[in-house]
Amino acid sequence: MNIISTKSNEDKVNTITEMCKLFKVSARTLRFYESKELLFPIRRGQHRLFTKSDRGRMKLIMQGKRFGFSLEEIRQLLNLYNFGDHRTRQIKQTYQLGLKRLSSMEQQKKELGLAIKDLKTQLQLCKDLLLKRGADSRDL
Amino acid sequence: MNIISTKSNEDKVNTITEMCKLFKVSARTLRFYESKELLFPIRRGQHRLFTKSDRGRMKLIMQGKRFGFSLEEIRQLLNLYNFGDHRTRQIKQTYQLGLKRLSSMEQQKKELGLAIKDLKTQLQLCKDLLLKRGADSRDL
DNA sequence: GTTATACTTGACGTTAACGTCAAAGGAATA
DNA sequence: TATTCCTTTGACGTTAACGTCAAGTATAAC
Repeated sequence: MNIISTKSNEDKVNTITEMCKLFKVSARTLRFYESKELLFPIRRGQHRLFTKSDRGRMKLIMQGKRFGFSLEEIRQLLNLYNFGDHRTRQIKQTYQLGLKRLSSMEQQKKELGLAIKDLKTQLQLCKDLLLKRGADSRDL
Repeated sequence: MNIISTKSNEDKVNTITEMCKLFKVSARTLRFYESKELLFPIRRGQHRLFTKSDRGRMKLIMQGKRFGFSLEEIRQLLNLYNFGDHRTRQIKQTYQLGLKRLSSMEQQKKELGLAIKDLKTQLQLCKDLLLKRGADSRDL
């Protein structure tokens, strides 16, 4: 416990294999993301060290992918989480992009709700048929 | 209005270009989907004719893609909407798959809700910074 | 009859998002 | 010192989901 590193998990850095386990991705993937400027690990000699910022970015990347966004779309939004570093003009742009992304995600959530409803209906029809055909209800 | 085709839009068939406009996709895409057994247009001579069933399937395909499912994942579920045609054993399988898909979609909806919440927070922080830097609030 | 139009089947090209493999460098351990 | 281990940089391979282009057919329009 020294004076400088009270914020231990703030300053913590991870090797590439640690990151792999943390996010269940391959090392190739992490290097690929760096080459695409989605991550910016620092270097100790040859090796990469991933900082808290990289961990935050990775979380957002995985999230974005889950919702069907491309890496390029994700990259553009990542700046929203580092805006302190940038010029006002660029922050404005990122902010605008964020608003669009937000509305797109809200739209997607609506549609998802409808699709879920449809699917439920269809599953019920399917279940009815199976029961009428004499299926054991404990199987379903 | 003849006796047979009272269900005019039930029996309606579409040419490939009509389908293209209907779903805003290319003809190549429709043929590709047929080759992957997601669509089953009938043939008048050489030409394809897309039926109501194909239109229903296309709706589901577009929906599935929107939510990030692969064409193969989508294909497997499409049978849920034609179950009359199949053997009980296969319907059961499709039904089970449908249940899994449902829970996956519900999970996705949850996560989407959280992500939306995060994004809103971040946008607010971003907005605050911009205002503090003297941005005109009418721009945002 | 020929020209235009819509459609067909191949076949090869493209992009995103990685996977895989080879060769090499440094640190640690035996 | 030798060997092992982690990591690095290239470079080429792969898969999904189409795009693009060429060559041919069939029906409709003039």
